[in-house]
Amino acid sequence: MEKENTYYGVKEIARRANVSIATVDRVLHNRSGVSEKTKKKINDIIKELDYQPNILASRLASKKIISLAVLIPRVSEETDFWEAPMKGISRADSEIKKYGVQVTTFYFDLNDPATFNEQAAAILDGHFKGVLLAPSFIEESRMFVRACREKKVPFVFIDSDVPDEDNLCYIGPHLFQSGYVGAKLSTYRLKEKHKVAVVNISKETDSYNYLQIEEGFRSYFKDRSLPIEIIRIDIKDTDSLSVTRDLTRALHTHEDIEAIFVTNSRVFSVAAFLEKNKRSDISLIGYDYLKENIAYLNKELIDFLICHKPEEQGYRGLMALYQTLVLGAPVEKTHFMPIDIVTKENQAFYQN
Amino acid sequence: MEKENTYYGVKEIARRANVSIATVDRVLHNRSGVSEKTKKKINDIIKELDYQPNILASRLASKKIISLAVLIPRVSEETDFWEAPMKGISRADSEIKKYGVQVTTFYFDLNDPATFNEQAAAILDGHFKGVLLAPSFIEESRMFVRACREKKVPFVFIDSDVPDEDNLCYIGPHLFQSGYVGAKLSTYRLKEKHKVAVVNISKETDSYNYLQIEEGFRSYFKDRSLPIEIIRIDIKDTDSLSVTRDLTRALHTHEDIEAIFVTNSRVFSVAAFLEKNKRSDISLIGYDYLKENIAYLNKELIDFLICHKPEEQGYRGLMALYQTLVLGAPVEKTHFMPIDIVTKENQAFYQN
DNA sequence: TTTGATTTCGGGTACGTACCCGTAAATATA
DNA sequence: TATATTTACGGGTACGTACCCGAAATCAAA
Repeated sequence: MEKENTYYGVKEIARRANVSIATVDRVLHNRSGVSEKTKKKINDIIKELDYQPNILASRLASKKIISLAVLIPRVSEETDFWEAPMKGISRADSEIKKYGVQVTTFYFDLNDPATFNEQAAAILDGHFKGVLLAPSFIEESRMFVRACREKKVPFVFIDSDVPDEDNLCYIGPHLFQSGYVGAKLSTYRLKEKHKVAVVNISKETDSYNYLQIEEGFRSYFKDRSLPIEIIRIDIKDTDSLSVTRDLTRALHTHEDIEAIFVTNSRVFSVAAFLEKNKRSDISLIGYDYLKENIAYLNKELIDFLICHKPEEQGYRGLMALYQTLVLGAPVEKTHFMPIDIVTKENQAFYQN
Repeated sequence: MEKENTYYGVKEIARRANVSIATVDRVLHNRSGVSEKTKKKINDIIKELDYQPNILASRLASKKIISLAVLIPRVSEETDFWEAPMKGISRADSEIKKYGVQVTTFYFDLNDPATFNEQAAAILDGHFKGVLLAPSFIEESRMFVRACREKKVPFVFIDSDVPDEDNLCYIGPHLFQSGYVGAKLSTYRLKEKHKVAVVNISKETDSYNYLQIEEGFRSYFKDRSLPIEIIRIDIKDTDSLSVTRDLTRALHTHEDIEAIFVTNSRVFSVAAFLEKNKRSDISLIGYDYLKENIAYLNKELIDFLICHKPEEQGYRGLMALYQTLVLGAPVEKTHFMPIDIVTKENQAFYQN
């Protein structure tokens, strides 16, 4: 059994155009040194044959390496969420390494915007051909990507978006809709239909992301005209003691809260609080497939987790850069991740 | 920027062993014509250098093609579920085609086991190097894969499993757990906690698959000691009229059914029935991301759909064969798909 | 028209592996 | 020992593309 020979390569194009392979190659990579006339002739034949370069041969013959930079939060004791995107990034890396792509990862501290700026500066110095980043700090990210744009370095956002910057693409959740789903799940065990709480545990409680999620959350109740009071609880300090203190105060003020929706992965700290205070009557919904969260899911202190395939985000983010820079193929500007619902029952089979 | 030269290829092996590249190649493919002594020497060097063949160069140089067969149900008017796996299969196909893999697909009729046997026979005649199949008919599938095993042709099951056959791998749902999740979702709108129905619409109502799902379903209530009566409704004829007739009878006998769990993708026909009879008070849960099902999900006649990533099943199934036959890499024997929960709110972002 | 500069192009080798073909060495046979 | 066979191995080309280098063709200036 032999390969079918319906494949037309540069050789056939060269033959038909009465030129050498080298000239065809020049046109394909639009390098200089080809007259307009022959360029047109060759381009016509390329179109006619619908020429698809053999990427195997191409990468094999090429000696160039393409270096990409990744800028994401460091995994801390507080949350190991970013392990998952990192895993996806590594997977993509090992897949495309053989095609001459080299990935360098830079980490910043989620509690310190200055570290973001440091690492961003390092990337700008590093002559990278593309950047993948988590724009956790909005303003800092804006500054950085503007510098990238000036250098004509394409960049990809994952996990959260920064609107109106000219990014290559965004890969992450549809935040509004995600909050909407969170609201639906919050009603699962609602009885008296009294009060639900939106808890925001983060230094940046007013970021675009959280506002989007909360808006989606509120819209669900508005759309259904459900007479439910929504209590907003902001917890700026992310350590366990602060969380306990703030929650105690909030639950004291609002005794009849029946459900709590945590807008990020730190839902486990709320679960810990509920466990300590024996408040399994309160329904708890949060984000992300973390070990701690899953543990509380299994203890039935957390009812639902919403996940957005963080590993896939990392994988696809890197692949998007690979596609544009190596394959020269177009990528979609926005790629929304699925809004996955994880419960105690299906968690064992979840693919992060 | 140049590629790092830490890579050792056949050339380096040949140099170190004082032989030619051709001899190294003979050892690598354990072809004949090499003395034991030099074979050992070369093998030692291969191990020492941890030689990884450059798959790009390998496939480029090789003229061999590897042909694979796919055996799945034809898309019928009754259900277009198999469109999704087919899509995944096509995607895998176009990805690996350039590596010299050729895929031929054979379709059978879900209502006629004889067509399965016909197509299976055709595959056995076709000298394929590997087979991907949906074992919809258990006994027929057993016969077929035994013939494959005799011919040393590896085979992969998708969507449902056939226990105790020596398959290369199974890619599909954990059926028991899937039923378990279905049970949980069935309680979402339960009020009086009376009766729930398990509806099985299929020619093969006693197949291994459905039994597994139902067992999972029942286990959920048993595990929680919920005093709920489970009504089993079997509908052997899959046309709309039969479904209407059987459901009418069943709902007449059991007036207080509050939730219906359909064990496969034909849940839309139940939804149609409920819509016609204005029974939106009955909670409905079923399977699969079909256009019709999504329509009823949006009309809120279906509450939840459980999905098992059919497209990915097709993709991964073919890739598993590719991995073993082309790359010679091992694959996991069982790959359970996630048990995805699709609602009206998150359906727009679901990845089938 | 000649010279020189510039543009336009082709030959040829390399990437790492597969595999054909021919031949030297080893072994068997006369 | 000479010859026939077999075994063991090397040379070399091909896969489809990238890209260097040099040369022919074209153009500009004198």
